[in-house]
Amino acid sequence: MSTSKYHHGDLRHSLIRAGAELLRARGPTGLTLRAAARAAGVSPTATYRHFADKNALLAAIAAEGFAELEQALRAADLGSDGRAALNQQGAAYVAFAIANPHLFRLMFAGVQAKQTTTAACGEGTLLPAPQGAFGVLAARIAQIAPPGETETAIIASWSIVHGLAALILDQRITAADPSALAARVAACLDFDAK
Amino acid sequence: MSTSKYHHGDLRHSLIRAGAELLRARGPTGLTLRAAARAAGVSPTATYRHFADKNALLAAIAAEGFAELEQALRAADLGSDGRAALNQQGAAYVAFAIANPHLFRLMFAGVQAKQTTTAACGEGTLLPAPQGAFGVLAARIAQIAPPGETETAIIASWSIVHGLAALILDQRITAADPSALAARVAACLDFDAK
DNA sequence: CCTCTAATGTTCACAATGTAAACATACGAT
DNA sequence: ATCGTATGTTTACATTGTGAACATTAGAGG
Repeated sequence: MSTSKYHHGDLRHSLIRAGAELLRARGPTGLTLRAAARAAGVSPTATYRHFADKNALLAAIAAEGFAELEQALRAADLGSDGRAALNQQGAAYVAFAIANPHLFRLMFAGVQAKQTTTAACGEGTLLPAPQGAFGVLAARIAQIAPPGETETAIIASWSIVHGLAALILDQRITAADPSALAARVAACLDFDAK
Repeated sequence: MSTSKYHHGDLRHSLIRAGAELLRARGPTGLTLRAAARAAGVSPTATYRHFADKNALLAAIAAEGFAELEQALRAADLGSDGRAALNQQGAAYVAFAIANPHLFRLMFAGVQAKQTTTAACGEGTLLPAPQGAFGVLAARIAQIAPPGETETAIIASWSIVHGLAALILDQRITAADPSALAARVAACLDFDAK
C-alpha cells in the first residue's frame, strides 16, 4: 500500500463498503453520497468516476446484499429432508432481513427504476434478478413440489417469507423469535393439497 | 366559498390530496413538500401549520391509503364460502398494491420511525397499525382456521399476499394477471394440515 | 360595530444534498 | 522521458426540508 494519497487504489470497493456501513449504522437517510465519500477520504464528486449516480452506488450495495443473502440461504439449506430444508431457508431469509433491515429494504425497494418497464412477460414469470439467492430456493422447491406446480410453489414460498420479513421490518408484526415464527408460518404451505 | 385567498380554507386536506396525486403521478421523488404546497397554491412553509414535518404529511397520506385498502378488502369479502372470500381478499390486496404502487410502498415502508422502537411484545404479536384493513382479514380467518391457530393463520395469510404484492411491485415477479396469481398462490395455504 | 388575539400564510434565510463543469495529478504504454 | 487517459479536486448551482420573523385575517368579547 503506497502512501501516495491522490489515487485511492480501490475507491470503488471502499465506497461500497462505506456506504453499506453507513446504511447499517444510520439508516437510509444516513447513506449519502457525500458521507460515503467522506468516509472513504475522498471528495464528493470523486464518486462519479466509479458510479454514474447515487442509484448506481445503491445498486452495487444491494448486489453485495444479495450475495450475502445467498450465502445465508445456502448455509441453511441442510439435511436430506427437503421440506425441512425449505423451512430452514425460510427462517434464514427472515433472520437475514431482521439482521440487516436497511440493507434488505434497499435490496428490494431501494433502487429506483428510471422507467417502469412494463414488459409483458408470461403469467407468473420469475425474474432472474437475485438469481443466486433465488436459485437456492428454487432447487429445493423443485425437489418437493408436484411437477407442473413448481412455479406456483416457488412464488408462494418466496412470497410468504418475503411478506413476513417485510411486515416484521415495517413493524406490522412483532415477533420475539422471528425464525421460529417463520418456520411455523412456512409450515402452513401445502403444495400437494387439493 | 369566499374569494379571499390568504386563508386557504381547507389546506390540510388539499395538501394530502395534492401529495397523494403527486405520489401517484410522479412517484416518491416527485412527492415533495414544496411541490405539494405549490399544487395547493400556497407557500412552502405554510405546510408547517398543518404538519410537523414532511413525515407527518406522508403519514397522513398513508392513513388515507389504509382506508382505501380497507374499502377494497371489504368489497372483495363476499359470499358464504369463507375460504373463497379469503382468497378474493388476497386478490384484492394484490390488485390494490398494483393499482397504487407508490402509495402501497409509502403505506408500509414510507414513514420513517424516529427511533427503532424495539418494544418486546409477545411472540407473533399483531400490531393494530392498519386495524381497519387488518380486521377484515382477521374476521375471515377466525372463521375458517382451527381454533388456537388463528394467529399463525392470520400472519401466514397476510404474509403471503403482502409478499406477493411486494415482489411484484419490486419487479421480482412479473404477472400478467396478478389477481389470478394471488388467488392461486393463496390456495397453497392449508391451515388444517398437520 | 370595533378591537384584539390567535390561527393561518408569507417572506427570508440556511444547511445539506445530488450533480455538472473545469481543472489537476499521476499511472502506464510508447 | 513523454504524453494521453484514468482518477481525483475545486467550484458552482438548483432543489429540498425547515427555522425565524413578519403579515393577514377570522372570529370572540366589548
